[in-house]
Amino acid sequence: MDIAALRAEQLQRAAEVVRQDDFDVLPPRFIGGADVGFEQEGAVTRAALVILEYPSLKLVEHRVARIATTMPYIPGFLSFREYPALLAAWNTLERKPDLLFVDGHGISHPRRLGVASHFGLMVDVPTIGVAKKRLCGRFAELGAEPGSRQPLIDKGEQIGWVWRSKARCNPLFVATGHRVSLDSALQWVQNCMGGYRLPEPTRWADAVASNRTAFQRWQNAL
DNA sequence: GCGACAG
DNA sequence: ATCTTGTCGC
Repeated sequence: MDIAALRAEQLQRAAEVVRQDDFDVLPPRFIGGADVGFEQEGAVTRAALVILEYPSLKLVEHRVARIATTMPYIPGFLSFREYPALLAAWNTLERKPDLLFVDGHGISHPRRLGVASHFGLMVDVPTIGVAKKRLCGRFAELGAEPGSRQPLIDKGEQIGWVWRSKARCNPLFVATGHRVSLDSALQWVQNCMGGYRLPEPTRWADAVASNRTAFQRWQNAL
């Protein structure tokens, strides 16, 4: 792995990211959620993809793919570590989503190519990055009220929104992944909330990926 | 040189 | 990311 080469690739691909709304279907009929985790001390990469129907936000499909891990975690290069498993899961989907929420940053990245942007470009689907922590950029302190938001600024440009989705919870970092504007990205995330800190697509992907109790209960209820 | 650093 | 129960607080 050659970090300098990967950095050059990021700069080249970042120039291809579409930062404006460019949907094939409006409003989206199916919204996806993507999450990646690791097993066996990092040797195995596990990607989960879920599809929810909009606006009911009902889970209609879920897939999990496991592959051998190819790269270590290096801040700023997360997408190269996660996309192989995401692609594997993506190829098993019966229906492709009209819009996809990816766990991680979009253009709110040092070179404007977080995993949401990188993967969105690879499969040419509108994506939104929903991250739980800041990677780069600065923002003014948020109000305590849910709904409070501030632009995330880096090198003089807005690269995302910092948004408090719920009271007494740390804010979310929402940004354009690909083919979705910054304002629309935040709007769609707001449209997919179900009373928790994370939007439903992301939350379900998390649940499926970690096989948590809520998901098991849902599956057994069939 | 010193800190920061998605998952 | 992952290892992991109960517990404090709204």
